[in-house]
Amino acid sequence: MLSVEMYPGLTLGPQRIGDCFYRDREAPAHMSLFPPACDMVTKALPPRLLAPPSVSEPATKTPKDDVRMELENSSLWKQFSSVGTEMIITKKGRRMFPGLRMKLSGLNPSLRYILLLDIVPLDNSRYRFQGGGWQAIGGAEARLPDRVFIHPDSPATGAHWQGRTISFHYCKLTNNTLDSQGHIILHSLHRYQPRVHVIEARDVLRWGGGQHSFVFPETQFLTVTAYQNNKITELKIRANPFAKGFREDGMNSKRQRDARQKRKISDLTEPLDIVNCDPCNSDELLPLPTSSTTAADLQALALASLPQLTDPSCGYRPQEASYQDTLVPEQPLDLGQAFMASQMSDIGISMANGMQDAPGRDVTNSINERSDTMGEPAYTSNFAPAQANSSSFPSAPLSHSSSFSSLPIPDPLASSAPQPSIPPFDYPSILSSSPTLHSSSSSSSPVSTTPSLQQTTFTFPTPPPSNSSSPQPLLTSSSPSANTYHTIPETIGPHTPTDASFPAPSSVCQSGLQHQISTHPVLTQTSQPLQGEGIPSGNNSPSDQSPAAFIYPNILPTNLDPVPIAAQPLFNYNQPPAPTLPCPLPSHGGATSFAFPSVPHHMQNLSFSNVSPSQAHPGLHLQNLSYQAPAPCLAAAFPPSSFSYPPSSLPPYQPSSSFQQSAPPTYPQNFPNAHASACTSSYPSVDIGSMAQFNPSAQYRPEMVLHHPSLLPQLDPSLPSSTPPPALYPPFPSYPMRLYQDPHSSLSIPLRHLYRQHQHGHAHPQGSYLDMGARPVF
DNA sequence: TCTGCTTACACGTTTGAACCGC
DNA sequence: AGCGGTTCAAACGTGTAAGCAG
Repeated sequence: MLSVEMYPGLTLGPQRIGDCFYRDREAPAHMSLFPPACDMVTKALPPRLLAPPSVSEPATKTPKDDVRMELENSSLWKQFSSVGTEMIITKKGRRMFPGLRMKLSGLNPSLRYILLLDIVPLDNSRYRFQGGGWQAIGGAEARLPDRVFIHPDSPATGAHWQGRTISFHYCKLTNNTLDSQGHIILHSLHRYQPRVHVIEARDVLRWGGGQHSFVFPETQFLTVTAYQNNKITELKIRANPFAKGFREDGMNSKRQRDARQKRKISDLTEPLDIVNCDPCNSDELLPLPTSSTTAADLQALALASLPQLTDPSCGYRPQEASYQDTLVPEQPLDLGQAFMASQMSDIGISMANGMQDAPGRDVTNSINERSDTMGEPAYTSNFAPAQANSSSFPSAPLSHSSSFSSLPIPDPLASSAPQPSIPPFDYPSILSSSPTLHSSSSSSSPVSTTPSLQQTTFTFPTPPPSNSSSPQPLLTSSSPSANTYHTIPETIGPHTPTDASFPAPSSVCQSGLQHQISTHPVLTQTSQPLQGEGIPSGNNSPSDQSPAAFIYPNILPTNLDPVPIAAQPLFNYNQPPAPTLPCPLPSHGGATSFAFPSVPHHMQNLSFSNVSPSQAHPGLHLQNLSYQAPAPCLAAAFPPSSFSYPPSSLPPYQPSSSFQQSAPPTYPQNFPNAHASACTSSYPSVDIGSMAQFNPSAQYRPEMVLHHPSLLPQLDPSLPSSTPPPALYPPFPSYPMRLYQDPHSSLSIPLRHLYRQHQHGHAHPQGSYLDMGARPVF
């Protein structure tokens, strides 16, 4: 899994205490996750690894508290998700469609940020399209090296990100496990969830600071090598400009293809008969909704007018709650208008961007936008109604008023409660509606609580909080803004059990955590469940959610592991780092790769073997300090299945939904491990050179790295663990990363000293990848 | 035989170099 | 020589279908 813990490896000097470690597959996860001596270690840690913010800093401080991200083409995504989004993956790499287009707000215009995209599995199941729906047919394949796509514009100022639509259209997906192009490697017939991470780059030389992760449940998709659901095919052809040729009026439409086929046969049988070849005379060019037309043709023709997508071929079952149902109130007309409005909005944005975007990369945004928007209008008429029953996503009632307390929070402590075989997906009200959420990450600004948001967050390895005892207020208000998604900012505990049944951390750790939580204004609510209090029977109660369990298309995954999610308060420059909460971790570990746009070839495919055993949660290995950095694991933050539908009523559908960083509300599943940040873990350091994946001569094999506790060697082992590195920069939760300015690249990362790309890296004008799974050479 | 993957194919879109005129 | 607009072809993106492998 992608874990930002990898970043520590990029840092220089002793600061990189968070060396990645791979937990032994066989080793009990709880052992490493909840070291008994966490408190002692924490105390032993230097107050802060980084210097406090300089006086001049204030002007540039980032309002982390209000970082928001909106999925611009949410409507389109929802269209697809209502049927069961499928993404083609090919050996050479295939772009995603719909593309991820979002708008960011709440960033400090003067600060630089890096945007990352990664895609993590939603569960441990493999799927098959049967009977018009997707069904889990077995366990997922071994996790592949995680790769991250870094937006080509990174790093860019907050003003840059906020001034345009951000698109990850150039990100490609592949099923080639040996891919050397840096594409994101995925398994076919598996379910995935894209995540977008906003990382503050304090300056050109530093990569660190606040991190915000955003997850849009509607962007979940199933990977396929060939489309299984005709509905998806139709939608893609309708909406993707590159597939115009397959539209009814295109030369590559089914009708035309059939005609060509017919001609082909005719030519063979009657070589001299050219009459049929004349398009002008051919009936082929005319719409023939006759009996001769195939069902697909009819379907395509009717798409625009179809009230809904419900069809036996759809991956969802009518009787089951549909995702759309919850999202879209039954207001057919209104919805249609809303959808249209959203499309218009998209178009407007595209136009605006086109006008203001400079040629080059910016153009891509416009292109993407255009691509995404094109065709969308065609669904306007049918979108609204369709949602009602045809959504492939299980509908989960979303509660408008859901608050932290209402969030589904598995009570780890009260494990006595039977865990549903299938972890409920939290489909926060987010889905439902609202586009914008206020980030709760801010300690200062109260955030309206949004109903549960998926707690997916990832965190860079963070230096141990110095004095932190003061957790920052994560959420100020419990007022639910049904329309906004909050993501938990930088909070992921490296050690989060993948299973809800996972043993709770040591009492010491818990107490510490609880204390922190209790002290936290916002956390107080959520902490209750953790303390053994049953989750409010409201909408969020597990039992309530179970019925709404998300079944991709219509199937309940049999082997979904509930993943705890840890939330961590955002780092406040003025305050000590907030305590780290445990984060949910995918059961399967994986190497992580980052794509760096514009990074020199030799640097583009950097790999950090970040693979961890099935249960291993990526974490930081503090060799010298024996300290587990808080929230280091990016990967851990996103549990395989973390969506749950709040049972309550759905908020009105909004074309664009946005997740907002939220903090605390999402602890739920991870609470038990929340203190992980403070826990000590002593994993033996591993010689990278001895690791297969880092051996240039050895071919990467995921299994080869699974048993290595640490992938990154200490840069300066000689330094006393107890000695904090000189504070050169203001403190922030992430490990600093030195970036070299590359005249040719907007994002230059001096990884040469750490890794040398042995692969035949290729420049990716649209973005580059840092392959965490590749084998670095020193 | 079935399922899933790879590949070639045709079509449309995008992009940038070449060309032209001012 | 420089600039701006247009043209054109290669590269790329897309879904389909045939063929292949397990």
